Amino acid sequence: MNRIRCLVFNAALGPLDYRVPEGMAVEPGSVVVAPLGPRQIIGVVWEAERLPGVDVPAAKLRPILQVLPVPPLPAPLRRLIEWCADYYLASPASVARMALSSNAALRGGGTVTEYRLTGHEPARMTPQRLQALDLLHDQQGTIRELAEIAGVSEAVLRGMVNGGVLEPVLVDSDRPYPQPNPNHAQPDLSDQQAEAAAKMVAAVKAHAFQPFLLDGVTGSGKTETYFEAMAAALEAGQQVLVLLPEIALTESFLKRFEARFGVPPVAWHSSLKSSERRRAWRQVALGVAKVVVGARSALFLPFPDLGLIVVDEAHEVSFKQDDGVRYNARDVAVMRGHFEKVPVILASATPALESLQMAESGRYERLVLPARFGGATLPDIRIIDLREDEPERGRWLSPPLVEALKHRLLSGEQSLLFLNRRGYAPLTLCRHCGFRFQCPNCSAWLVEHRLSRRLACHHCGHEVPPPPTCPECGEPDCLVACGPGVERIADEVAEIFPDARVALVTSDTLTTPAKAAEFVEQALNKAIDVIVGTQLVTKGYHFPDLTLVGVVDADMGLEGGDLRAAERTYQQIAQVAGRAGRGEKPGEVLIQTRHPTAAVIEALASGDRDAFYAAETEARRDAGAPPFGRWAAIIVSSEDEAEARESARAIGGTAPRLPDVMILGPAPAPLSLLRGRYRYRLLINARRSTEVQRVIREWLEKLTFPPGVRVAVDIDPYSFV
DNA sequence: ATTTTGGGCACT
DNA sequence: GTGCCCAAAATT
Repeated sequence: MNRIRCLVFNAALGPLDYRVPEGMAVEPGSVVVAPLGPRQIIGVVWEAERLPGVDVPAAKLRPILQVLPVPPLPAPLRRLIEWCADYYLASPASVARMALSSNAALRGGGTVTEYRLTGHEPARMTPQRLQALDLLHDQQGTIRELAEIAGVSEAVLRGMVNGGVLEPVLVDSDRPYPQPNPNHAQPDLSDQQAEAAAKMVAAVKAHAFQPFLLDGVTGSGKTETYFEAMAAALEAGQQVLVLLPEIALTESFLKRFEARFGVPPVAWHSSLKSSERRRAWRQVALGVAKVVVGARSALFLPFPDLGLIVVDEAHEVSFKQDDGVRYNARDVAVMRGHFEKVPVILASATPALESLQMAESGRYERLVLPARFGGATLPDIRIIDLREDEPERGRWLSPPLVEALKHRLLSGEQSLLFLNRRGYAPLTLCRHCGFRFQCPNCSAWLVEHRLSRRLACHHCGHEVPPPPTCPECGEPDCLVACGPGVERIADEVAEIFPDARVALVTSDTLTTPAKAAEFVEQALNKAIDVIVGTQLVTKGYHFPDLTLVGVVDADMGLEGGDLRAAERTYQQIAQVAGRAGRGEKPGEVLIQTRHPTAAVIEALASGDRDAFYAAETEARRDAGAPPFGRWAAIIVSSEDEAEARESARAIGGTAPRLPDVMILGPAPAPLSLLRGRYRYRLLINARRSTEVQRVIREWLEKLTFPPGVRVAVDIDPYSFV
C-alpha cells in the first residue's frame, strides 16, 4: 500500500496520511502539495515510524497532488527537526516550517520580476510619487517590497510602472553564486593560531562530530583561525554554515571573508528580499552555495553536504529565539553538528558559562588564543565610582570621564561612549501631576526618541508624537525626560564639547548597510571624534585611533534579577572594552558604576576573567541554574486578563509533585502585558538529570484551555525579566 | 487555521 | 421548511 505520512504546515494539525498516486515518486523529505478539505497545503513526507499518527482507513486517504521540484530535506536535517520538536516541546511541523522559510523557493526556478527607477520624471507629480522617487534611489525589488520601503501603496507604484518611471527587471532565482576559493589569500597566522587551526582542520578532514570552544580575547584573531577550518571544508567540496548574531552580520565581516576567499559569502538574514531569499535557499539545497553566513534562522537551511558549522560570538543572547519555537541556536547548532557528523566551532571572547562547563567536562575541546594579534595590548581598565565622582545634575558623564574625553579630543584620538539604551530618555513624566507615559499594549514605559520626535514602545512598536500638553492634567509644557538614552548622551557631549564631531550609532541611525558603511568610513577617516552607541558598536568594528571607551552605566544590566545578568554585563563590557586600543596606541576603558565592589565590576577592573567565572559558577550551582540544574517556563497568555489568570491557575493546580522538581507560580510574567496580551508564568526548576520535557508534556496534555488562551513552554529560558 | 456540520430558534 | 447564528467537529 503506497501510504505515506506527512507533516503538514498547519499549526493545529498533527501528521496526516496520504496516498501516493501511480507514477509519482516520493521519499522521506520530499516536499509535497496535499489536499486538505477544499484547500491545498504544503507538507513534508516523513518516516511514518518516527511520527505518531492516527490509523486512518485506507479508503479515506486522498492522493498527494504534486511533488515540488526541490531536493528532499536531507535525513540529518530531519533528525534535527525531530530533536528540536522533542526538546523544545514544539510540533514537528512548526520546526519543519523553519526549514522551508522561503515558500517561493519551492515552486522551482524561474524568474522574479523586480522594479527599479528609470530616471524619468512622472508626467504628473503627486506627493506619493515624489516620496517614492526620493526613497527608491538605488533600490530594486518587487512592487510589494518597494511599497514598503517608500511608504506608499502598491497602486501608486503600479501607476509609476505604467508611466515608465519604474522599469521591470527579470531576476533569475537559480543563478549560481561564485565559488569561494580556499587558496585565494594565504593567511598569516601566529603559532598559537596555527596550532588551533590545525586541530580544527583535522576534525573537518575526519568528518566526525566534534565540538570546539574557540576561546580568545577580542583581537586575538579567532576569525582568521576558523577561516582555516572553513578552507579545509571547501577543499573537500563541502558546505559551511557560519552563524552570527544579527548585529554582527556587518559589511566588515563580509569584507574579511572576501579578502580571504575571493568572493563574498552567501548571506542569510531576516531582511533579505524575496528573490534573494529564494535564490539563497535553492542554491543551498542544490549544494551550490558553499558558504552561508547567517543569523540564527540559517540553522535550518537544507544543506545536502555540510562539512562544518561555526557559531561566532557564541555567547550572544540573541541566539535565543523568544517567540514561535523558542530554541537556542547555539545549542541547536551543536545538535546539527551531531546529526551531520561534522565539527562545530563555538567562537567567543567571553564564552557562556554553559559552554565553558562543557569544555571543562571534556565534551567540547577548548582551544585558547591568548595574545592580541599584531602586538596590540589589552586596554587599561579603570572604575569610576559614581557616588564619589558624581556627574552634574541632569548629566550622566562624570568629571573623570569628561576629562578623559577632553584629552582624546586634544590629541586627535577617538572615543566611544557605550550605553545600551536607545532613544533620548527611557521615561517621560508630567512634572505637574506625575503622569507617566505608558504603552497601551505592554507593561512598559514609552521611550522618548527626540530624533524622530516620537514616544515609542520598544516591545510592540506602538508610537505617538509627544503631545503639547499632559494627557492627564492638561498642563502645557510640563513633560520631563527621565534617565539617559544614547541620544541624550550625544547631546551632552555636544554641549560640553561644542566642536567635537559626534556620531550616534544605534539601530535607529544605522538603518541600512549603506549608512553603516558610511559610518565606518567616516570613523576610519577620522571625521568622527566621539562615537555614542548601543551594543551595535560592540561588534566587529576596528578603529585604530579609538583609544578611549567609556561605559556610561555598567549597573544597568545588573538590575532585574535575571539569572544571567552578571554574565551578560561582563560579556557586554568586556566586548566593548575590546574596541579600545586595537592599533598601535594603548587603549583606556572607564567604567561608571555605583557598585564598584560587585564581583562583575571587580573582575572587569582586574582583568581576572577566571575569577569572575569561578564566582559565577558557584552562584549558579547554588541557584540550581544551568549548567547545574535546569529551568523551564510555562507562559500563559490571553487578551483577556481573567482568562489568562484562570488558565495559569488551572495549570498550577495540577502541578505534579515530584522529588527534585520545584514549581513556582503562577505569577504575572515580568512583562505582564505584552502586545495586547496578558501574561502569567510558571517556573520549573529541576535537577540536571530530570526529564523536564516529559514532565511538562504529561502535565499539560491533560488540560484544555479556552480558545484565545495560548500556552507556550520555554525550555532553558533566557529572559527572566 | 479554516471549513463544514448540526442544533436550536425565530419566522414563514 | 427555511434562514440564521453559534458552537463543535473534522481536516488524512
